[in-house]
Amino acid sequence: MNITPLITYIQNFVELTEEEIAYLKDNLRSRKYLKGQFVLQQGDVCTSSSFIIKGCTKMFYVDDDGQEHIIMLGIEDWWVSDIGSFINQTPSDFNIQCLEDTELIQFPFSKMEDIYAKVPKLERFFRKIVERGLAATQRRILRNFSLNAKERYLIFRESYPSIEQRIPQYMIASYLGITKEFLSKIKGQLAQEN
Amino acid sequence: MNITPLITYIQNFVELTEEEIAYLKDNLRSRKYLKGQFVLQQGDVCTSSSFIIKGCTKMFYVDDDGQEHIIMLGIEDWWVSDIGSFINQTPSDFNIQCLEDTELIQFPFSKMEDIYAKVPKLERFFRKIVERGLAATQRRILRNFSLNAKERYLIFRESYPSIEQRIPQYMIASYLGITKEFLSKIKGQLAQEN
DNA sequence: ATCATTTCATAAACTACTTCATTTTAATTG
DNA sequence: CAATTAAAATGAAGTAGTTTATGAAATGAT
Repeated sequence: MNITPLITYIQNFVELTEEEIAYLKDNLRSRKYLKGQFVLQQGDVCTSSSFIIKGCTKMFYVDDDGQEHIIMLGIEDWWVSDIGSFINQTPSDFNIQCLEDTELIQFPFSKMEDIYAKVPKLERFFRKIVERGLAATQRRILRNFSLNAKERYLIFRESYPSIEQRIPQYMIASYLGITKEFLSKIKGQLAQEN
Repeated sequence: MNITPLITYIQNFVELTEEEIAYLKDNLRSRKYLKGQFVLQQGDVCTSSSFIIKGCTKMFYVDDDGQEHIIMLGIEDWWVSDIGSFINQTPSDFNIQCLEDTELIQFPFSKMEDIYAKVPKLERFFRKIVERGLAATQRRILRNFSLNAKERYLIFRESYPSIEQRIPQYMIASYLGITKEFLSKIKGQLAQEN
């Protein structure tokens, strides 16, 4: 199990002792998924919070009309989970699916109490990353309200240049909250402008 | 200083000893604002995270066209702050303004390290409330993508019946991400339907 | 390579929502 | 309570984004 990227990531926020690192190695599990497989399915409880070692995921919601709405994308060094389902252990409204072969390190809900007891620093670590997540999510709401689709797309492109190469355009459209046809139109416009 | 509602709120998540409560009483400050006053202004750093003892606030962004976009509303027992600005101590893009005479209890950024050192449980407490905040914010993004304005308004009314009475309609429109005219039209439609 | 499937592009008709302009109603203030 | 201001309602015209449909290009499976 290659836990190094996770440890490196955690150490950006809190320092871990060798013992603590060993404890995590023993108590976390790595899991591999093939492209197309689901980490979480609508209706299931999100039983673990996962760190992406390698690969790419989308978290999405399927509405009553069968339309897919991408709430979050994830690549290496990001976290994926339906946090609402995870903290309350209630059925999730979301799906998390792998867009590439993907390797995750999972923090099972059932072990969180033990983990926090053994490595209290992680309480701080998770507080900090959730704070960041909340700030980013608020920025996203702001943008959805104050910017039009073209502006949102341009910001997306700047913010996540690496993602755009890795996933199909219709998913980016869904993430931006527009149709694939309209994104195509926007790209046409942008191409003409240059 | 009436800190009781805050203590009660915190005890929903973690238990505090008498000492810890006393420590918080000594180290937090209460602050009163009149209707219309600003808790935070665009461009300033958000130096404290606040719990609402009494009153009502709006957090909003003013875009380049001078248009106001309400990102969050707050009433008793809610938290207000620009968490992005708070955790990084960078200038905020948001304003927080009081819609009624308001009393807050403030956690100053400068004291957070001490507070966490003295009352480590609060690390867990803040982790938990930020987790909840993140889950709620994700739900909001989901709704903005998958529901139309009328549906969003109905959900808002159900979720926050008390808020609707307290603030003007044009602010609810802004919170929902639509114009006041369109909200007015929706209400007209709903009135006819019944 | 070849066939099938997925993805992307383009365009016309349509809809949810906005903008602007005006009137009515409600809330504040002197 | 009259006067002023702020908020809500209404309607007509405009726009950003959707829907539906069709063809081309890229990708993947055999």
